[in-house]
Amino acid sequence: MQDPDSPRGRGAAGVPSADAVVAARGGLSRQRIIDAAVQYIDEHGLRMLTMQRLGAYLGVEGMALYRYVPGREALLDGVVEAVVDELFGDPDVHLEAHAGWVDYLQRLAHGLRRIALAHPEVFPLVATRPPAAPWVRPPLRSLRWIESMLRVMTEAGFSDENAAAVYRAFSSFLLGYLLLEVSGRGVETGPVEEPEVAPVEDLDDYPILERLEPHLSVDVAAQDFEEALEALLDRVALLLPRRRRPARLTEGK
Amino acid sequence: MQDPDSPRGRGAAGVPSADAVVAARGGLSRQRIIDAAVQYIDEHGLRMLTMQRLGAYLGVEGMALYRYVPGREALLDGVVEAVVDELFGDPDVHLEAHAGWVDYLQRLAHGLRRIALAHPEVFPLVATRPPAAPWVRPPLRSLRWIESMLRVMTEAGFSDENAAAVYRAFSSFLLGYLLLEVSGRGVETGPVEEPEVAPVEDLDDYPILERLEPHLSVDVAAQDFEEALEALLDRVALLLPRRRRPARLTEGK
DNA sequence: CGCGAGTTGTTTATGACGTAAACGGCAGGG
DNA sequence: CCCTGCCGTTTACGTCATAAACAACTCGCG
Repeated sequence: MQDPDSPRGRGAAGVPSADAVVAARGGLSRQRIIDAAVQYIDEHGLRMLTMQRLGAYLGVEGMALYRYVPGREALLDGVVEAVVDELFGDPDVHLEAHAGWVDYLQRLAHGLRRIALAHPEVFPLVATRPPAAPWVRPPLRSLRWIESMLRVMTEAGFSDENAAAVYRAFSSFLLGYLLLEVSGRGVETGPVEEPEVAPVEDLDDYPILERLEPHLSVDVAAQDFEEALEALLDRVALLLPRRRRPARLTEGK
Repeated sequence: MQDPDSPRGRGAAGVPSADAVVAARGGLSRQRIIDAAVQYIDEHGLRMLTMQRLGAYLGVEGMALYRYVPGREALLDGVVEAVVDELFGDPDVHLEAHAGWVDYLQRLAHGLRRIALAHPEVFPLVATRPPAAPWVRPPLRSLRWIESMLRVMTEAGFSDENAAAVYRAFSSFLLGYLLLEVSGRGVETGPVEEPEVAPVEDLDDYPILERLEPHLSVDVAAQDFEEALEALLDRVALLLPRRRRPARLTEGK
């Protein structure tokens, strides 16, 4: 409270506390704060992110963040946006140079899945947060995505109506599937690291579940994802005039 | 703080404050608290649920809840469980008396969708919360569901492996789709009722999006759901030995 | 060089929240 | 009638988001 040693003003904490993993080289900025938030959430989970902790993480007092970000909610919006926009920087995706709409959708799907798995703690925010354009259903966060995808589809010969239907089906599948896949991982674990190691609940009441356990606990998420994606693409292809349909889908990547 | 009028002990607040919508007839109980929580979330949204407010809602001080519920997290677990278990009380579902696995899955899907739409604010919890059996992927909350579904599928002639695959695909689709559909609705709105009425962001940068807006903003969720469900069921049917396959899927309900 | 304004981060303060612990009245068995 | 246990209330504490006041540094202008 009246600590005479406590230095004031910009120079701040002299030696940044050892907790400040991200040392405060240079000043703050909206982007630096958001990037740090993403990293912090990846490392410690969403529920551990508080303004003061994020401040400390940046070698700064929590209140300092408010000069660059209007509040916690806005910060989370920024986090979602940042993660979503990673897709466009991904060299493996490169949506612009695609070989047909099938290739495009596959790149999009795999790219987004990579992002979801890279930030499992952040991803639920993408679906939970109120969307930028609430009137678009389902509500993807990035208008750039939507625009890009609609353009590819219409240029590939889909009617406006069908392009929109494809958008709805594809984004539903993609977001829904990934959200669920990610939420199976260690999401939402409290401050303690898994206090319970799965006490193997009394499965005696669920014989079939017990019998099929090996088939269910195997991590076949990637496989399932591919199959569901293929099925969706097959179905989408039927919306196209017969002549322009790609012959076989199951090839690339 | 030291209000002399404030009565103490059991008899409690004398006249339950006008806010106590659910008058405190009879004592508390775990079930009564959880039911009230579901109702409160439905009415005011998840973020408005605090222990003290829920207490007031029940005509009681917030701390009283702790005698029946270990804490807020446990309360939310109870809420999820309660909502999920509604499915078994739904007379329209009646999963036990079904006409084949297609009928069963359709009832399950529609029943769950009805629940999701009835409790849009609660539903995100279902997918966000750590599951009862973390090793089952995807992590459905209710072991009863899983067991019931696996039994129907195996009895219908699916191999163990295929039954598990169907479970994964079906629950992925169902939870993912509904989660997304529900999150489009007024979920996560702050204390204020939609302060922004969609300022119609400058769509000038997104011409195709603008052109297709009518196709996207139409609320075709129900229609899309049916189509995606049909497609999934068609695909599932292919896993069955030819002879036992239902002839046509697209029929009743 | 010097000074006033803007910038940046710190302090302090407030009210809400989750929750531990202590409290007090009522009930029912001895 | 008193003791014991149940049940809801009070009090208390630590943490959170955030507003407001504050101090030190930077820089442009004379």
